[in-house]
Amino acid sequence: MADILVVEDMVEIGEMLHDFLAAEGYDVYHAASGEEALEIYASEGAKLLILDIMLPGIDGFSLCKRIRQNANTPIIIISARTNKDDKLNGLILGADDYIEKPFDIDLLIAKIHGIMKRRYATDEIIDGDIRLDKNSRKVYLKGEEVAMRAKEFDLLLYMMENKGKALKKEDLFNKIWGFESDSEPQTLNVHIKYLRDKLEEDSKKPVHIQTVWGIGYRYE
Amino acid sequence: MADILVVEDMVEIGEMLHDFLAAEGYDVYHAASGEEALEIYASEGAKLLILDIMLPGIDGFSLCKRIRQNANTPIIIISARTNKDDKLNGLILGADDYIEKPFDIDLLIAKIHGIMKRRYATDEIIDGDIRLDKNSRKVYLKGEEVAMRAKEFDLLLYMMENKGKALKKEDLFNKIWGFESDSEPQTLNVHIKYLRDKLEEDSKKPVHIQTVWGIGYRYE
DNA sequence: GATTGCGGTCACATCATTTTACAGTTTTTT
DNA sequence: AAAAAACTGTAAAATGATGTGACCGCAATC
Repeated sequence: MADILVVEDMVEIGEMLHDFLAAEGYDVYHAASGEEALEIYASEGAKLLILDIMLPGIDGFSLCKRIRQNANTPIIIISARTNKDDKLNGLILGADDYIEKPFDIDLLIAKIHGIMKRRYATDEIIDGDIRLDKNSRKVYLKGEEVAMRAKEFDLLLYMMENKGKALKKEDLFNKIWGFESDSEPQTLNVHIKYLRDKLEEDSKKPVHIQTVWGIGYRYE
Repeated sequence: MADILVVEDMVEIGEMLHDFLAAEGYDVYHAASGEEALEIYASEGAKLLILDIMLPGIDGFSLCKRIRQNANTPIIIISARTNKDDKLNGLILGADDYIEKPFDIDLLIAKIHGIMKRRYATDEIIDGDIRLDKNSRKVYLKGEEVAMRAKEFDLLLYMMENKGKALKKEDLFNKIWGFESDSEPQTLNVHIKYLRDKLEEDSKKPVHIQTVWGIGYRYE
């Protein structure tokens, strides 16, 4: 899922927004029309929409309404229009905020940070059955808490943060145990086993923590 | 008593406000008319009113007046009108703030936080059986006062303010004892034990102050 | 000047975690 | 198919963190 979907038909503005937001660390998609926006939203999803009201084809209001119909994705509306009706309309339709063109990029970024924090303030990583809470250092499997020891937690966290990547044993070891550690690399195996015992249905046929033969392990 | 009573005849705006404020952790009631507002206010009470001036039936001004007659409940007035009379009127009638439609939800939330903090600065943290009063530095367990020494109090306060988080021993120590302190980190253990002795039914099986092995402690 | 109590330290018991060693198993290579 | 390499399982040992009670010194209080 993308972080932010910018819907803006004026290419320069769209690109500028993209650059600024990407610089803030967000994963940004850019749609130049309502149709394209719906397409991207359907295929990629988005955590936040930045929406220009005046669009060719499907206009911003309709788009806002349609997206709000089946998801409560937060929306920030941008518009050059100045009459009050738009503002009201936008807010009533469920937009979380309204900003006028020409807009202050810092204000927009501040608003985005605010919304993202309010809505997605989660130090959680969720993946299927498994939920990991960085704050409390608790891990849940199908809603049930699974007690994790410090190293197990760190290892799982690192693997989930790098979901899908094949991680070299050496790298994993350095990440969790630190460079200076003079423990045997064998230790890693044992901890992988512990994790599998706790998280896999059948630890003989691991689904989440897979072995990449000759390399290391991969979480998926 | 409810935290906030929203008086707004436009259902969409009322609901939107409700959702946002509830997300901020407030207990929100919503009245769609002046009459309903008075009813809810009489039966439930409220710490803060958010009041749309333009209402069917009893209008906002009258409502404001009537509520201010026998209570100094803070009131934030919302209005689409822009002429100055309203603002003056509203403020004279005792409203604590005035905000124009279309309003910036972040601004409104900021104002609410401010008023709540100024007016109802409780200086209390309540969590289940345990109540902690920052002002008097007293702690109550099931209503009974439990004598706490300075360091114990500071430690408990910090842990309760970070409820649910796994707090590193090092961080805890720096917070309570300060960076320069050259006391032994072991001291922390001892104080944790003191707290458990005072607060836990069975200090062998702590419910509130949990050990996070290899990391530190967690209050929950 | 004696008393009291808090905050800190220490030593040791206890316990959870991590490591190790080694045997067993699977996979890959020859 | 046999050999080699890589991985897994297991239990015991080592390590290190935590819990606990006793004790000490200082400062406030009487």
